[in-house]
Amino acid sequence: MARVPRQKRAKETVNAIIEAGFIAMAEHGPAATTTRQIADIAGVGVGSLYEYFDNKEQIFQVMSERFVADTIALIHPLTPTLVRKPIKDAVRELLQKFRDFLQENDGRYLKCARHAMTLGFEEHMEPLQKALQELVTQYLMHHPETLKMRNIPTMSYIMINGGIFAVVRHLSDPAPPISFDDMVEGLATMVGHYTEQEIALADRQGTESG
Amino acid sequence: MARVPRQKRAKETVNAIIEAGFIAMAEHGPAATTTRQIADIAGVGVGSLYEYFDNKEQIFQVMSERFVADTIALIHPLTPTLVRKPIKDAVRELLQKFRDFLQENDGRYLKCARHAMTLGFEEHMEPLQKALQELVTQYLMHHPETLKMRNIPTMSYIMINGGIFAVVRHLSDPAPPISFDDMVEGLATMVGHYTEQEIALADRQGTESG
DNA sequence: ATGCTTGTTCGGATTCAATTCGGAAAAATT
DNA sequence: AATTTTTCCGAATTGAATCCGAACAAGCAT
Repeated sequence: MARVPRQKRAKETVNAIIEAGFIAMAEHGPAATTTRQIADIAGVGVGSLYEYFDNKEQIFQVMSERFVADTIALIHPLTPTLVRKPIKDAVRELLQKFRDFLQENDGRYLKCARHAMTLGFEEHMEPLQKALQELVTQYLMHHPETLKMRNIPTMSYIMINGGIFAVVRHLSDPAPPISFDDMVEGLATMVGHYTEQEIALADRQGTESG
Repeated sequence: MARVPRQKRAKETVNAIIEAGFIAMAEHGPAATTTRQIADIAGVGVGSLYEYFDNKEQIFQVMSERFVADTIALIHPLTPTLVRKPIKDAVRELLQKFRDFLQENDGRYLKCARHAMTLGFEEHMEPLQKALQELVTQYLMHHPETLKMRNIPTMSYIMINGGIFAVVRHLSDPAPPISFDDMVEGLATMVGHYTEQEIALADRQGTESG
């Protein structure tokens, strides 16, 4: 940000710009969104954009940050409930909430997520990854039998990324070959089976040699 | 394409432009690639780009198409070998070949894949999806016991998309928390466990009620 | 070979969006 | 109410994408 808004009026301007960014992006897509559109929707002059943002890209960046923060705010309060459920149910519920969240407000966050995936996956999404990692950790601690699994870091990497992507990908697909609910069910089943089988495997090995 | 190249010279120009597109994109990334760069690398005037392409985006589009076609050309000859292997081995081998392929030529295809994911997932990637779907079908036919699984379409959708994304995502990550090989192993294990468990489940149910 | 037609190339001119800048208006401070 | 700080703006600048018409090359008939 080129300059920090000090007065209330200026803070409102910054907010209006970000809000306008979401609206313009939801309407035209990230590539076709112009500074003039954003300024018009925000009800400010184009020049004002550059008072608080170095460039257009930075507006998108801040939008992504807000999106990620909101996503974390979605997940965080769910944690205590989720960690007490069977894993299939937890996966299902999390993905469904995530879908609802992405579709709020004209799907603004969905478009945002798609954009966030192109440039700087890493920087933007990293806090979200961390939050989900934390959720997984909490879950594992509430279900001690799951700690027998091999490759927990690897599998949580795969499941976290796979889950995010599957949802975003599916919601962006204009003609998906399967329904969203089927996909969620499939992911939940997959995770469920995996953990069951790993636990069974660990038990067998424990009996054999330990 | 605005016009079709008729003479050999013109076909060479078109080819040089596409090739230059890959080079420029690998060097600067998609967003920072300019028409002048492409023209300079190709050794043609900027104007020439517009003889055969409506706009810059279409150059990227043709590049994506070539990428997808090349990916399919990679997968196709592997099919007879893969369908005869255990599922874990097949997944592992496919993903490793895919990685090698994406990293050829300075990672040009990797950048291309990332870009293809932003705009029009669908149109560009659709033939690839089809080809992978075909591979899965072939595989299933060579392993009749797998046909007992429920939700085959759903699971192949998840696995295909998950596999593509996991590889692209991981290779794009500057500091991945897990190694590529670990991830491949994890995906292979996950798919393996899932099929085993589903088959076992089907057998059990068959015994009970059939 | 020569003239004619069609295909190709080119780079300056044009268009359009992103960004800059300098001064006017509003708020805060004295 | 004068002064200083903050905010807002939109015309001007910049640079990349795209267009266009003249110059050049190839194909082809005579």
